[in-house]
Amino acid sequence: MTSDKARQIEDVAEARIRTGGYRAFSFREIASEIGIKSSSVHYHFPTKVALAARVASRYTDRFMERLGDPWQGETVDLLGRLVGAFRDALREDGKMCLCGALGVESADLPDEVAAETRRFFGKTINWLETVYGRAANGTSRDENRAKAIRLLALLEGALLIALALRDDSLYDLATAKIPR
Amino acid sequence: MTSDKARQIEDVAEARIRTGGYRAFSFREIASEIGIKSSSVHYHFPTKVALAARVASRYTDRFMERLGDPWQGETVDLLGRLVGAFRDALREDGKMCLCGALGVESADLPDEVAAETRRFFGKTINWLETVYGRAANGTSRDENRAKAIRLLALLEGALLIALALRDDSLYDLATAKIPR
DNA sequence: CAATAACTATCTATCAATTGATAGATAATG
DNA sequence: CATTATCTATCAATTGATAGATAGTTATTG
Repeated sequence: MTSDKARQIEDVAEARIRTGGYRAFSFREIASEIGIKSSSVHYHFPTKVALAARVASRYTDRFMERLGDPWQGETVDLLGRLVGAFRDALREDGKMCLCGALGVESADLPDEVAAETRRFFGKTINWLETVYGRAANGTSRDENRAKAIRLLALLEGALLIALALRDDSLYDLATAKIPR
Repeated sequence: MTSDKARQIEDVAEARIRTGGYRAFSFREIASEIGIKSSSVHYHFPTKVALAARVASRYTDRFMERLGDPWQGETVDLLGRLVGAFRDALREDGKMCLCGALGVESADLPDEVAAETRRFFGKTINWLETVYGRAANGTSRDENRAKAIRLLALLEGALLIALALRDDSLYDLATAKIPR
């Protein structure tokens, strides 16, 4: 199992990336925050790329676990879970979605990190497509995909704007009417 | 008037920020790209903060100029201008909206740069509120504001996702049906 | 059981590269 | 001569990364 220190390192790295992106965390900063030396961080994660990729992978796994099975439950509740996940990112953490933060600098990221970022968006869009597909009232597969991307875009964008303008209420304003 | 070199410096800085955020540009990198020394960049812009703030300010001004007068023309055309501005950011530049890129790291930015980022979102939302307000069919001011934030969020998010997944068509898919 | 080998987790010390910034010289322009 | 725009040279700080030492723990083996 993952050691406690490794988990602490991941936690600090995740918080920093969500606040300032990939370039915003350093081994020394993480180390000092948890009371060890930077070389000890390298012991747990050999490179910066490896640490960031691991953080992104963990984030995606936890996110999908929180969303749960898209085949179980009411559409409105399923969509509510996604909206709630982003709301909590804002209201509880005051931070961006990790993969949103990484996504904007996608072209500048090491391949391995960019690939993990794509995995997040791919899985989340698939999940949403399934949800919309179940409630299919004659909507085409393309239209379900469009709806999925539209909702995810709305949520990432609403989070971004609420953080930039430092006004949490903007997120609720933007997501009060969830498109079905 | 702004000298030619100053404009070149701003251009390179803008491109770098739009690709990788505030931390992604350096005086030396900009200098070498336009064939001067980093100290000469400091001659035109004393600090990194000053350069980034100037780039953001210029970006907002150009953006608002492109959107034009929200009191002139048809709603569909006005909204189309905004959608088109973001589409061009993606298809012509292959880059994020500058203030979207800065917005995600807002909490990590120097005050002056964060303030300029807020100015972008404030002005763009105001512009959209005016557009929606004109076509008011009994919609409240709050509802117009919500619609404004929703559209801007959708566009920033769609741009982000298209860049992260490296698939430009996702932007068109998300914006094919512009909410009115 | 006792000796030892191996593994885990940390440390100190150091490196080369990059960064933002400054001082001061130089040259061209008007 | 003053202004503008560049240069060289340099600084202190930060960065990702590595080498090698040191304990503490666990496993193996004679």
